[in-house]
Amino acid sequence: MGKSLQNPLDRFVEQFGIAAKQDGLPRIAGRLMGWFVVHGGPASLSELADTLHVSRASISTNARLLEQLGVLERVAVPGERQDFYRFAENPYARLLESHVERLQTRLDHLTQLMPHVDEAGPDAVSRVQAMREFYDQAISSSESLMTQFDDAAPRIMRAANEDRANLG
Amino acid sequence: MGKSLQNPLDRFVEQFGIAAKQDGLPRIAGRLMGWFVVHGGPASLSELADTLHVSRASISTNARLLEQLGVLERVAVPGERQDFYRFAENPYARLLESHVERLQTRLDHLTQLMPHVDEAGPDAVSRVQAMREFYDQAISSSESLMTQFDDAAPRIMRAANEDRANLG
DNA sequence: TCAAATATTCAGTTTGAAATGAACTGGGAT
DNA sequence: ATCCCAGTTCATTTCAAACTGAATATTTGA
Repeated sequence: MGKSLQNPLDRFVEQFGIAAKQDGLPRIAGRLMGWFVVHGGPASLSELADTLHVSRASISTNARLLEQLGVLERVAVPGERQDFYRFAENPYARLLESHVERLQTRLDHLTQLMPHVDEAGPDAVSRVQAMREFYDQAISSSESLMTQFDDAAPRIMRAANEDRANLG
Repeated sequence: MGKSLQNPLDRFVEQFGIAAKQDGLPRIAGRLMGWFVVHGGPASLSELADTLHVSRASISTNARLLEQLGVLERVAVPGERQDFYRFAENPYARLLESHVERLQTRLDHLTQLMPHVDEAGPDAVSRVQAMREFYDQAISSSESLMTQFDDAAPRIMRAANEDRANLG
């Protein structure tokens, strides 16, 4: 059978699920994230399990994962015992931070390799060095992007952002 | 038993294998890439299958994948019938291109969603718009980084690069 | 303190991708 | 033309991660 791909909102949620897998997140985490981008929340675990048709266990696990990543936040709803989650106000700086951490790990691996790579000849040294430079630049670039989405300093970047092309 | 984690070079190759999985590539593709970063090549398929202890089929498939991504190049070795691969001179621009394509796909999903998201309320519209802006900036940022590693225009960027901090 | 409601953990199952071996294809050399 | 060698493709197996249901823990309210 397969769920209705008709509804554009649902389709988007599924697309996000697929996309999530591509960068190493569980599919359900992606679907959750997609759902919250559209619907915002707050929503309870049971509610989410219901609408996304997955077990409450999976929702619990993946919601906490997204909370960890800064995408979701737990909020209290007055008079309710359940936990509620909602889309974080500005998850983007956090997301970039995770990304930078991954890049940094790779750079570390390359750096640890450096003292031993001369065994493999002088070309090896320059190949590794070139790759280190690539990761270094990639990290700088992402960090710079991070500041643009950092709540702590939004006013400073505002002017610079306004110079860039507006989206439709 | 598990292979020798003792040798720093081999360890690095394995680390690269793990890292590859994190961004959606097969482990063997990562190990191949790691091996070529260190050893450069050219190396034949059988040679690679031997040293990495995997089937020739896997090597074939994954080497072609990496060729597709611009990480490896096929080269002819005079007097040899086998195919040889070597690490591409400058794979970085290509790698970024693939990355940008992935980001662009997500941006497209968000754009397709736009005309329908008002069903979910005004907050939904601004959430989606905010995310679109994030992806748009991320793409711009990666594209700009790309030009720094693009063979076609290395001289133009050289001066700008020299302003940035040098690596140890 | 107990009972009810909810969240988390965990062992087991399912699933899908990755890896393999074997069959197939193609391209030279003899 | 045929044999050989290397690469690719494909059906099958393997394996790791995701997901689930049930058990456990935790929290809240009486």
